[in-house]
Amino acid sequence: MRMQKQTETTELINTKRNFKWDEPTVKSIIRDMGLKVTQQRMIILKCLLSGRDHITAQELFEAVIKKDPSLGFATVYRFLKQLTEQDLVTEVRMGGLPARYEWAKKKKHHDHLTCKQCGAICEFENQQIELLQKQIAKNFGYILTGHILELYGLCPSCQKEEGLLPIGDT
Amino acid sequence: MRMQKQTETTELINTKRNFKWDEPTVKSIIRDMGLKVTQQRMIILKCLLSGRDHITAQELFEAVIKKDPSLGFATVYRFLKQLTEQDLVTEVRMGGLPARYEWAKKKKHHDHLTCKQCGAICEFENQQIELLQKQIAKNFGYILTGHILELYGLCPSCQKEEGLLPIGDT
DNA sequence: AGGTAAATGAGAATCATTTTTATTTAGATT
DNA sequence: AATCTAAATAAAAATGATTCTCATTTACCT
Ligand SMILES: [Mn+2]
Ligand SMILES: [Mn+2]
Ligand SMILES: [Zn+2]
Ligand SMILES: [Zn+2]
Repeated sequence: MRMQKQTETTELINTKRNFKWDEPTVKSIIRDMGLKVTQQRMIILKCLLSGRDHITAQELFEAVIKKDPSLGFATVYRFLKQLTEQDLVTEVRMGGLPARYEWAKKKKHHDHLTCKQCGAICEFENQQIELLQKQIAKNFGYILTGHILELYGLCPSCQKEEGLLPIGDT
Repeated sequence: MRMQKQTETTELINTKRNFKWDEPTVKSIIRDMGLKVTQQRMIILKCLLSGRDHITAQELFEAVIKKDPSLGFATVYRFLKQLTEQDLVTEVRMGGLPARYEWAKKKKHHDHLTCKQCGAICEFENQQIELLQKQIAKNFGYILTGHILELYGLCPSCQKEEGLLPIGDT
């Protein structure tokens, strides 16, 4: 979660939460999905909306059981899947690691640059790359329906503290 | 596995097997890895080298037990991991699906364009994208160490036969 | 041929995710 | 407000890919 200057075509993504997630708003998100408004869904959604970006199902579950220890993790997975299917959250999968989720609504498409050392994630979008991808698909006669672009590297602070820290968060 | 015209900066990758994988060659690959030359490693490697690209561990295992039904799948996984660690094979992971492996030696870096419908895979490399990736990382102050770029779409033949065929191979 | 570290097979373990099932509940309908 | 029913839940088992453990076997250096 560190940002710096950018080329004209690469833009940073607003990671801010500039909408109010009050009770009625959260309720109507669930209702608009065509689902019943349950206490567990309210809790899960609130935790998702107010928690960190790129959260894992496990992390979300841990946040959720602080509010209701009886809530099951299958419910978290189930609801996350529904949110993903309805494109309200984006599922980010890197390698064999657990999937990470982020609220997609009101946040445009973007890709990720992740620090291998500490896990810090930068979000970006580069129009030139997006365009080149379309051209490549076209050259092969394909209709492009999606893509995954994940960059991996060493973040500035991990470059200094060369080598020996635990894999942490954001 | 379908190829068409390309822009100057996007090149197709040779998917041909233009080297001879005779007994002594296969043996020395294993020996050069600093490993003992066992019958199971010979079999696994031969199957890998002569089989399809982007093979899964399971598929490789199935090919392997045709030559030696007693060979265990842990041995396949183990050896694949060692090959991956020594950069002799590349591990391609997409989403939560099983990893796929391909012989990396004598084949330059490339990315993949996969048909969502039938699984057909095109390989490409685009120098412009590679360059842009480096710039993006640099703009964030990161040192780029790797990337995953996977494009998804509908291949030409699946565009015709709209919709209803089983998920096949390559 | 003998010694030993490395390799193997079989199966258990792990880890993320999904499915199953019996029970509860939201919300529509009296 | 009481009743109904499809949908939702918790808990636990199942799944599927991959890794690990460990007792046994084997490659290869003397
Ligand atoms: Mn993101
Ligand atoms: Mn490939
Ligand atoms: Zn870092
Ligand atoms: Zn296809």
